[in-house]
Amino acid sequence: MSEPDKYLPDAIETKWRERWATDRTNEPDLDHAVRPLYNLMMFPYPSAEGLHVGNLFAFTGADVYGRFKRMQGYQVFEPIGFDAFGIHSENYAIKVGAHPADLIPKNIANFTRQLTRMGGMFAWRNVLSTTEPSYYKWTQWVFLQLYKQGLAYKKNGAVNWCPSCKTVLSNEQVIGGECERCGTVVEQRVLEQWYFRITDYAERLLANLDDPTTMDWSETTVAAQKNWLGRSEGADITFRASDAASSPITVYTTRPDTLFGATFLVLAPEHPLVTALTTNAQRMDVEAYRAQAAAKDLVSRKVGDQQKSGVFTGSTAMNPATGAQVPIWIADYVLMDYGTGAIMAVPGHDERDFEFATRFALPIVRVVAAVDQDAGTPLTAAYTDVDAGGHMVNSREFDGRTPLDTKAAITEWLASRGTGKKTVQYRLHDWCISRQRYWGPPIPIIYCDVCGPVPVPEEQLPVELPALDDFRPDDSGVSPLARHAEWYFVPCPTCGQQGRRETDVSDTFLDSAWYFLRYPSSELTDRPFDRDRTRTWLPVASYIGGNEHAVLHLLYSRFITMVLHDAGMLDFEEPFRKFRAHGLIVKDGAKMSKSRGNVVVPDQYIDKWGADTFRTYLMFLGPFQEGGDFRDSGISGPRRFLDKVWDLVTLASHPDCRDAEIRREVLIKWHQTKRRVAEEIEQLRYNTAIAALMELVNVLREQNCAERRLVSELVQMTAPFAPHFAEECWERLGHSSTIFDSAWPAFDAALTLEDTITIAVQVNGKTRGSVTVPRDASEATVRAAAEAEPAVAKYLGGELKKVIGVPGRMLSFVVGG
RNA sequence: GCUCGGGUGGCGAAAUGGCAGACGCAGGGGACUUAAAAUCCCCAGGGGGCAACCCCGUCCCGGUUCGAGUCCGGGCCCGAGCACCA
Repeated sequence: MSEPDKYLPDAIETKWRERWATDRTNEPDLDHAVRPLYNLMMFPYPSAEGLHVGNLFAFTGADVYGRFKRMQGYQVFEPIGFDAFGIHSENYAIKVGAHPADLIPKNIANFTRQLTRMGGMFAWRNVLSTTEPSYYKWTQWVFLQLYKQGLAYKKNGAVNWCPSCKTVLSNEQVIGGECERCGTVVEQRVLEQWYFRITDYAERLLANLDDPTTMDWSETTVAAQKNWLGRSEGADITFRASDAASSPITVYTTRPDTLFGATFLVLAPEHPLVTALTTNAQRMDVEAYRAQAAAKDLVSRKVGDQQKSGVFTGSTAMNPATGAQVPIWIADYVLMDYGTGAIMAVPGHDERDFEFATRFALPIVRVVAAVDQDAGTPLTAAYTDVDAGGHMVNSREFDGRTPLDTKAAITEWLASRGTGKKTVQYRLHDWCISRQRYWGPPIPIIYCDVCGPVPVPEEQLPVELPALDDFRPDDSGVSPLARHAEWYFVPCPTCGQQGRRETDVSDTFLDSAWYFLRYPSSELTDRPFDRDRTRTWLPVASYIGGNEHAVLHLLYSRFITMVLHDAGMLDFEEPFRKFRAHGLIVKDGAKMSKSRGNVVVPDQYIDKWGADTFRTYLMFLGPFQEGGDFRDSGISGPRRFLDKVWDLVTLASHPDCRDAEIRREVLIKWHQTKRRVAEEIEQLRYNTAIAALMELVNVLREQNCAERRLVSELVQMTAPFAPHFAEECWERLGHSSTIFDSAWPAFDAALTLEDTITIAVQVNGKTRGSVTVPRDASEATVRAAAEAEPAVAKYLGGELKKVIGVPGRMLSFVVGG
């Protein structure tokens, strides 16, 4: 007698990996899809360390969904690629003394091996890397489209400079005043940089977030984007300077209602009017203060818990409401890059202005009083409530009205006199895209002394990144590419005279802001994306990724898509119809980090348990959208589950196994499970879907049931989680084509209902017993059964006041006495 | 400070306002084994009782309800994001 076949993950996984590759199982026909479904996950940066467990968790979750949808009859396109340009790759290369052009291919090879091994349903034919000239040619093309529309421009201004990475950073890449990549405190520098006019799109970027027909996104991500866009409504108000020669000063405020309480103005130190407003007596102080503010790094400038500082300019301006002359100050708590760079200070009703006024002994006037206060109630702190039922005071004809009311009224009154208007402000800034680094796509612009900046003609793309041995950045604020003379000097495309190339490269986030458009057309060399393919596959049906990109990648991608839509190149303006943010994996209750030494490297677990067990464990350890705690001890559970399924398959595929009558309770559990698992996978509730499968397996084992039809469907339901395993079982059950072309098991709704139900019985809110009755029993029957139950009856002594029944669930008696 | 999440056994976690703790891990007991591993069976929130049973229990305080882990108000703690944004 031969040993029964044991479940050997290694052999099975190798077998199916090879077969999928040979049969091109995972690659849909991109030109002829009847029910296309674009299943996207955020492409990884191919680090030297390899895929970590967080990547694998995210990719597996996305892959489970893709495989499930495929079994529901969709042609699923599940591409993968590598986001290999950028500071991260370059910094690492510098650290280990290598060249990124040598390192990246090795890292990509390693990632490819790992991604294949995890069993992702990847369409490898369409793999892409942002570092390939065939890809970044089109990244440069995207830049040119923005340039053509006037949405790419060069501007001299204060920028975030990372002294360690020696490059500028976008606002989105500065986290709490530190460089997103290396954690170094960012400095302020004044440099000429390329920007994209994303602020022109702020309103649409915000409005679409609330449009459920184009965007079904995780609420946390929507909230983060709204927060970042930072819309606020207020008014621009103009103050005339006392010196008639000076230009008027326009301030932005969200509290025009408090205009009567504006006792001074504050300008940002960089404000262009400062020089003109400064009197000779104050000039030295003002210049000293401006120099000091310019030297401050952004952290100490922006962190607000320190003492306020500032200097008087010597000038005054007229408050348009009171007619009073108010002093004009400069202070670095007012930021040049928000609003108009100038504020009207209302110390009575703004905490920062209160602090400033107190420090410099400036007048504080109350203009809003709370319900139990009047105009004379002293202010010991700024009173900032707007909708707490307060009323205006010291505001002439507006006295007695509510602040909200007054806001609109004063704005109108100012508008009628031409000294103010209603405005909307966004916190979003234009996207600074130039980087003084080597490892990225060169910005395709040529400077000519005759013609000025000239875009590189599209037919001359790509502007290839030259091989450069010394690619290290320096402090000059100029990219290393400037050191390569042969590359740097180039004829002007317009006049043919010698010109110079733009030496900055573009931000990595531009590479990833359009990659989803490229995937379906990745083999086409003559266009970035094919019109028909794009119509078929986009917008993306399901996108899964980390919330750390809520305001970076996801916002930029939306912006670029809108721009291309407006240029008539895309039919849609939102790229991702559905987005779900996955949770984070922690290890033994603590965040994974290199310094803590608790980073989980997946390879060793896959070696030990197999990819299928590892995938199933990752999906079981917690709710996918919340993440969970990775504990080595937990992996054996999912493995035991697969072993049990394997045993059932072995029994069911035995030639002596005959279709048998299935016991009714098993039948019901079977159909209930089919309903539950499909519902839960659709909602990415993988942990409970797996739990439902485990329950079914436990019932089958208790009931000694290895009926072939039923076991086949059980295997189908495990397939998204354990794809190689399921293929092997499926073959052993006698099927010849891939399980992923089989139809997801349907359930019979009538068979999901139990014949008898157990109803809880409560007396005065406490559960005192339960009765088991036929499913369709009337309330009277249930009540009679309940009253006959001794455990219930003994509490029913008093006067019966009420009986509440919830059909199929419970019956509640309310008795008095 | 503001905006999101979250707080349930020893642990990871389940629970359309309706019997809290499904499923799994670790644990205890037993079977098989010369033995161990693997596997199988049983127990398992806390407390009390010989037992049938009883009491307590989802961060805290209050409310709504016949009934609250779930809804409402207030607070505490943890995590994430934003932060002198006028």
